[in-house]
Amino acid sequence: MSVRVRFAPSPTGFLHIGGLRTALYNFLFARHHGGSFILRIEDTDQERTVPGAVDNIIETLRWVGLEFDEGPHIGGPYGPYIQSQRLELYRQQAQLLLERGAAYHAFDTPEELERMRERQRRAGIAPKYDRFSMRNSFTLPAEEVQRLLAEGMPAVIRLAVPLDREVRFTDIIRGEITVHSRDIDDQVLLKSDGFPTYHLANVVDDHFMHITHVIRGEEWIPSTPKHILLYEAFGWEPPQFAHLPLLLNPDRTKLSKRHGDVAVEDFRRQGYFPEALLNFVALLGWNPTADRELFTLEELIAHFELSKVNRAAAIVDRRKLDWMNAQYLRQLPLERLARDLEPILRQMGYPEYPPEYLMRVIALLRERVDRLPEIATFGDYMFVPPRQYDWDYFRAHWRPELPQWLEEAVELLQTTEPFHAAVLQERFRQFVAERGQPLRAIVHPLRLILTGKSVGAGIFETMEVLGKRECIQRLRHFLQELLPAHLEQSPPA
RNA sequence: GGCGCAUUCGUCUAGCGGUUAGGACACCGCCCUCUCAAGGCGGAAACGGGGGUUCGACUCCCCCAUGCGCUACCA
Repeated sequence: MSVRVRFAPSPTGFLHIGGLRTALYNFLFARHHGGSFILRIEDTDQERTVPGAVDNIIETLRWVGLEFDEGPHIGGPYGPYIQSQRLELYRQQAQLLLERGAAYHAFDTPEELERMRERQRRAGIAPKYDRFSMRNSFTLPAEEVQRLLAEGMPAVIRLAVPLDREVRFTDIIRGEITVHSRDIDDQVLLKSDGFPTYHLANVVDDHFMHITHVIRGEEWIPSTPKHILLYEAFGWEPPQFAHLPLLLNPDRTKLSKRHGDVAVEDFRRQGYFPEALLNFVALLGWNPTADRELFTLEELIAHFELSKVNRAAAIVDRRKLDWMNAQYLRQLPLERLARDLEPILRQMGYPEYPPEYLMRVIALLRERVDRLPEIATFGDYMFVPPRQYDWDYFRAHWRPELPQWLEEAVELLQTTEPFHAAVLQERFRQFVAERGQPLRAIVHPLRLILTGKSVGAGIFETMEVLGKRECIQRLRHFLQELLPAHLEQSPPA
């Protein structure tokens, strides 16, 4: 039987990094086994459903490159793939359970349930639906139940959990897990608004969609026994289960917005590469070889093994993501990077440049930043003349002869041909040698004048990319406007 | 409180009875060098505690501690 897995988010907000990893592991597993990767939307809670969340999740997954085989946006043989469109099916299945005595009606109001829990809290016992003291098919005469239902009294359908037995299942990642049925609540299956709860919808859909492996977060372990009981009641073969360890904040708490960015689109906005994000997230809880860190999606697919996924929760370390993204920045083809950089520059209001120029700038600066947008901030001077200058840097390398040298440097630049880094370096080396100075005597002032900053790529390489015309222009402007003004304001000591 | 899951450097991890406990990020030092990076070399840094099993435990079992999750007509 071919593998079929699903990613089943509830549309309550943005896809966060934990959800991304769950989706990725499902995807890797499916692709590794040549199976199907299915998207199913679990919108059975009317209250919490956020408009637009489905499109947002799909778009985000599309951005990272995880393609589904079936889903609400592409269809498939077992749709619809949105649970709110399958209500009749759940209702029928709940009815079936009722007929088999595996489920029952209950009429308790929220207030009555709250009072029950309060009593249990005071008595110091575990809060759990008390089948024998509440208003339901166990405590009410059959005619009464029929009458209430006929009258349209709000009712739910609950799972009749067996009283005394062990419920067990084998988790691919964790091994055998056993829970006693007395610790399992008589879970609501069908709510009074006619919607199913997660538990019912999940089991019914996984069955009818022929899901073979349920790969989901660790927070579902406690409810898996309920699901097992449901499969038994229906007489269905349960799928295999694999519960993934949680992703944590640096303070070991469950991943949350409070501790910084967790939404995938936050990372996207900050200019992280989808490849890097996927690579990073893949290694949180699993690793293919332990002797390297960088893997393509294809390699991840080839190596992926569910049983080798770690059991312990992992902390998301932004610094490693930054490092990894930087690795991609240095390896990705310049054509691609230039294409990605173009809209960023446009958004920042810089003039348009041909892709060839962008590629040269990226090649020049990519080793000095972690993310592509930083090329535009760190290297702003490659797109527009410096707007501010690090005068402390300038002063540190000041000497009285400097203005004269710079005047002569204009001439030197004009006569340099070809305008290449190596040629420039050689000519400036001679230039300073003739004056009995080290190269740095001219390098630092030039850097300040051309870039405004004290840090950056090799200055001769920078000059080459900037071009003769631009270099001379900046140098002249500096000599004629900036330097006199600066000297007047703060004369050198 | 009850139930469940987990526990190797600060972090991500390798290890699957016998290893100087390996790699990566971050950190520190040195080298390279026109600055900053990148890169190279080196360093510091871990098996939560206690019992067993065994000739021998990071590896297997039990207990404890700690952390986390669940405990809804939420998923």
